[in-house]
Formats: sequence, C-alpha cells, structure tokens
Amino acid sequence: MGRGRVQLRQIENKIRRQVTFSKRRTGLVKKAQEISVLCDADVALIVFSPKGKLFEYSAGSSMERILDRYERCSYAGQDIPTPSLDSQGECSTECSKLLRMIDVMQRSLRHLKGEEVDSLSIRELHALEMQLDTSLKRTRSRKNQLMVESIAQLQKKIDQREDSEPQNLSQGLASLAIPPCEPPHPLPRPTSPPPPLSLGGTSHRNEVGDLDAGTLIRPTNTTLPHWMPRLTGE
Amino acid sequence: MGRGRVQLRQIENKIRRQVTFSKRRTGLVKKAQEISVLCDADVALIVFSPKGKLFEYSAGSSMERILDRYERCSYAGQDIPTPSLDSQGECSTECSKLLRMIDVMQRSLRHLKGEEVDSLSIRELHALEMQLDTSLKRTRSRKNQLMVESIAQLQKKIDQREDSEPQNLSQGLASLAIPPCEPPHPLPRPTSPPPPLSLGGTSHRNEVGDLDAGTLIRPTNTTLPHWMPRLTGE
DNA sequence: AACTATTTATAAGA
DNA sequence: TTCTTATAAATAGTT
Repeated sequence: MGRGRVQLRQIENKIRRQVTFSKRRTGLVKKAQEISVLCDADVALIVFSPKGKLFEYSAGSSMERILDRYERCSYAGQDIPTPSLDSQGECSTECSKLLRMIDVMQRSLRHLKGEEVDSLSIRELHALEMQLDTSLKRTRSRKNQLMVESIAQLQKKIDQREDSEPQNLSQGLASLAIPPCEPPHPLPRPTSPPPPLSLGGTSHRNEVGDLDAGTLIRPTNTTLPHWMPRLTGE
Repeated sequence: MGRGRVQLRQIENKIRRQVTFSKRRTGLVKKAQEISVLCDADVALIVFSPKGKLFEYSAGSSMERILDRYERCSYAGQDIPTPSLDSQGECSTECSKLLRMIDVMQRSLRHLKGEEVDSLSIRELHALEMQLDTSLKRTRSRKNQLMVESIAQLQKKIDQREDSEPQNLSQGLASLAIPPCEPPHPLPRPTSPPPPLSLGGTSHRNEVGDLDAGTLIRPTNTTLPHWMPRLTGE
C-alpha cells in the first residue's frame, strides 16, 4: 500500500524507519480499535519503539483488566511456574514474573473465598458459582467418606472392649457423629447416623483426622497459609 | 477495503461478526509482525474474542518479556510489593521465597477448586466446606443482584419501545425471565423474580457486566444479555 | 475457503 | 511533522 512493494525486513535508513514506525503504529492502533468495535472484542496492544519508548493501547476493557485476564488464561493458577531461577541476570525478570503470578493467584484465591466478588461480571460470577458448587460437592463427599470410615473404625474398637469397660464413651462418640456447624445443605450419601450408644472404650482418636473439641472452630484458615492477606474481617 | 464502506459499530449478525473477527485478527497480527520487522519494534498483541477465547501474538521478544517490560514502564519506579530484587545474592533468595509462596498458594487454589481433597483430614475438609459454602453464598448473592439489575435495565428499554413495536418483544422477555442453567440450590435473597411487566427499576447504570474502560463506545446489547451463558465453544 | 470489487493503508515525495 | 498521491494491501460481500 504505497509506492512499491514492501520488503519484509528491517528498514535500514533510520529516518525512514522512524517515519514508517510512526505511520504504521497509528494504523495498527486503528485496526485494533476497529476489530474491538466491530466484533466486540477486547484488545490490548503494547509496542516498544526501537528506542525503547512505550506505546500502549487497549479497547473493550482497560489494559489492566485485559492483562489480568490474559494471565489468568495463560497460567490460571494451575501451571507449574518452574522458572530456572539461577540464570544470572535474568533473575529480576524472573522475580517480577513470579510476583505477577502471585498477584493473579491472590485474586483467584480471593474470588474463590467469596471476596471481592463485586468486581466480577455476571458471566464470571456464573463460572465461579459452578466451580464452587463442584468444589463443595467434592469436599463434602470426601469428608463424609472419611467420617464413615472413622465411625466404623471407632465402632469396631468399641465392640472389642464391650465386655471390659462399657461406661463413658458416649461422649466421644457423640461429638464424632454430630459435627458442629454443619451447613444447611444435605450431605451426600447420608450414611450411618449416630452409631448405637451402646458401648465405650478408650477413645483413640488421632487416626483419621484427629477430632477433638477445640479443633473444629475456625472455618477459614486451615487450608490457607497464614501469610495470605485476609481482607474480610471474619 | 471491501465492498462498501465500513460502519464503525458492532456487527449485529453473529456469523458475519465471527467471520470478520477471524479475518481482521489475521490482518492485525500481520500488521503487528510487519511493524516489528520493518522497524525493529517489540510488539505484544492480546485479543479476546467476544466469546472469551484468547489470541495472543508477540514479535521482537517473547510475550513474557514484553509484559514484564510493560509493567516496569507502567508503574516505573514506584513498584508495589517488589521485594528488593536488585541485590545480587539476595535475588535468588527472593526468588525461592516467591516460589515457595506460589507453591503454597497453588495448593490452596487446588483445594478450593475441589482438587486433591483426598489429602486433607476431616478437620481440614470441614473448614474447607465452611469456606466454600460461604463463598458460594456470596457469589450467588452478588450474581443475583446483578441479574436483577440487568433485567430491570432491559425491561426499561423494552418498555420504552413498547409503543412503537409492541409485537415481538415477548420473546426476548421470556428468555430473560428464565435464567438458564440455574443450579438447584436456592438463591440467597430471592429478590424480585421476573419483574413486573410494567416498569423497570431505577438502575441507570451502565455497569451490568463490564465497564468500558477502553476508548470506544460499547454498544449496549439490547437484544441479547451478554451474561447469558453462551456455552458453545468457539 | 476462494474470489473480486472496493476501500483503506501507506511509501514516497513535497 | 503533516499533506498529497500513486499504489499496494486488506477485506466485505459473494460464491
């Protein structure tokens, strides 16, 4: 589109190159704008001139939002970062990459923890809802499984000692069978209810997941590291 | 460049829009490549299709490098968390600290996403369950809020046109009033169901889904609410 | 996915 | 830099 075919290689003449850069940069931005408007797309464009000057353009969404989304798509928290961190001068680059990653992961974590949901669109909320629903089902399923096992195990022990000391085991058993703070939703596979309060023995807990009184409180922290910013007062 | 002048507004026809998107995306990438080669520039291009599919292109340098450089240029100097990453020997220390952090976060993320739950104890599972339950409630609450607002907004628009073309609006309304894929759980705060077919609420915000931070006008989609889960893969 | 009639972008010149 | 113009490229509508 000009007088003469375009050669696909670096323009030698510095002036001409600068002029071409300027013109084409304008054209590129225009194209980006057009595809965004015409096709309802989000576009981010970053250009560094050979001299190192930054030109940025975004359409459909802010640059920040788009880059964020990009990173979520790229390594949305699941990929292994594994940057060879010993490479000499590359280190600060590696560091900032890791920092960005942490940034993105923190946002994901917050959303999964139900924080900052106001910043999400309906579609994003829908996806999040589906994800949480799945997670919750799996978690309950697994928990239930473990509890059933635990109960069965304890029951077995109790049965074994049935003859010798049949007195005060009902307490430990009760706390097992009726977990505190059970949410309103039904458990999957609601297996054996409170086991028969027949017998007792020395309660050997600590095997399945160590359930004693003071433990079941704190719904929040167990899985999350203490250094993670907890923004909501819990 | 084609048969007919280009109108700078969203292409209504879905098929045409998709085709145009594809063609122009190719063209955009080509232009990006050309400016990079001709002028020795670094270029990064990120495009999200309206359906959310990511397309990325970079030239002159890797996407990683360019985004890194971009962020350094953007909030140059006044970095946010940036642990002192310049001190030579310290750097690899920093890096490994960050890597450990990422490790922990990834584990948390996986658990919140319902993965690897088998490695958790009953107590941990219980805490996780509580957390997920809370998150789910908040997410649904927020989604519901946005949907109600969205419905009210669309209702308003429809009402405005009621006089001129009162015929085939029932269709759009019907699809609106019955949100697809609603999960079995009850919504929190079951606010106004299908809004009264009289008048919309007062929500005169433009925010329903995303905010247009880009340069251009975002034609608000009157006919199809963008939050309707478009499940078809691109 | 190919084909064209056109529009658009732009290289060179001023 | 900006404008002009000849021409190469991109692409909208069509097949």
